[in-house]
Amino acid sequence: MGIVERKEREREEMRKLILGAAQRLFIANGYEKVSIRNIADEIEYSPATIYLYFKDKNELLYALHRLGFQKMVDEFQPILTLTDPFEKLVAMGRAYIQFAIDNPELFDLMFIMTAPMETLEKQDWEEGDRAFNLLMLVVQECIDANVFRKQDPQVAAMMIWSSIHGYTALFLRKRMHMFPECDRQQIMEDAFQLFCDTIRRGL
Amino acid sequence: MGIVERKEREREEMRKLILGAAQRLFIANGYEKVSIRNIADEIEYSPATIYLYFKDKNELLYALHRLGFQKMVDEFQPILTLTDPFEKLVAMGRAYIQFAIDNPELFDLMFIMTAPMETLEKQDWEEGDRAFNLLMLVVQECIDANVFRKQDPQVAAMMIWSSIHGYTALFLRKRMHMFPECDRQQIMEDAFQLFCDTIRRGL
DNA sequence: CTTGCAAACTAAACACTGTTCAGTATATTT
DNA sequence: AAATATACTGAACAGTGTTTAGTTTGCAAG
Repeated sequence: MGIVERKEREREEMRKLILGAAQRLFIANGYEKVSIRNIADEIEYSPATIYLYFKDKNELLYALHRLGFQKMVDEFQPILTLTDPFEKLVAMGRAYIQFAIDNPELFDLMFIMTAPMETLEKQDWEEGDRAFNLLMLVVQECIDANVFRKQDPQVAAMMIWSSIHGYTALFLRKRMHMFPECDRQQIMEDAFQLFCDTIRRGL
Repeated sequence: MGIVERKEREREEMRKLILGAAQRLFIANGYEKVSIRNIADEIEYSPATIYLYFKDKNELLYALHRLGFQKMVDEFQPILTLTDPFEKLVAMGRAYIQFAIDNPELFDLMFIMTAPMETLEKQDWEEGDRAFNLLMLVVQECIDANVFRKQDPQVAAMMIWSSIHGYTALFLRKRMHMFPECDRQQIMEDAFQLFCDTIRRGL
């Protein structure tokens, strides 16, 4: 009776094979230049096969976006051991920006592209919810430690996330092209540092 | 000798005809669902004709993106008459967010999509540069009025722009879908208000 | 061991996309 | 009136996501 379980295992492995190939191509060439046919070629199957494992391209991108969150969570793990809540918050912000720079395509998929979001029903972006709750927790710690004023941690977390996200979004989508290339990253770092100082004083 | 001038005028009119049709379709259906063929159909010309007036689709999108900036500048005009520099800054931030909500497709083109940026050479995003300089000016006014500390206005402006931009980027690209739809705009407004209060105190 | 069935897979097609190019029609100049 | 330049287009190319009909393969029951 282990046959049905083996089949399920094989099905899961096939999904992973597809996702692995997709991720490789995606990271190497960027979203716009990776087609279902490319992925099919890479794993030496017909394009139609992919549709036996994923409803459509958006669902595949959503699965890939989940892998991105796994990777991000892994990288954030060491930060969570920091004891000082404000230091922790700053380190998280820095890591978020660094993740975007190091994994531009993956980050795009996770936080900028609309395609992967098209698959989910209204109001259930699990990955985003978990990540945001984590941020809210750290903000609450900062409030408890009297680093920040007493306030709604949800609103404060949203404010912080947006601010940090802004750098990455502008940078990745080439909206810092009024600055010479060599300066861009420095301006970003300086602005991030300024943001940290500002909320330290004013939030 | 007026013929060459008439020709030039006709050429300019044709460009406007194309851009007008493109803008209409674009705003109505969103970028992803507007093709060169759609635009050609709309103005009752062949698709190939469009390529006599625009190098490629990206150049057309770039032209459209410029129109967006014109519209935004127009809407910002009344704000620039405000005398209190901090009030001016807050009003600009609010207007930026409102513009994004009211013109999601246009805003996307101006600040999120990569396609229109693909046309320009490195380091010459004129529209962005002008807009950023305007922001820097107001930040400098805030510094001069002792609302903000003495500091590099470029870095401060970058920090503010990123923070404001963050809301719009997350909102438009459906990254607030962990919140119920009815709450999203409120959270955004609260977070924006919190940001204003925070920089008022801490920047 | 063979038959029957279900699951896995694919070739080919459909309806699109951006873009190019040879060829035609129109307008201007000689 | 002939030659030339300009404006425009039909048709094609090479690609896209996706669907469907049909084939191959692996397993189960008779």
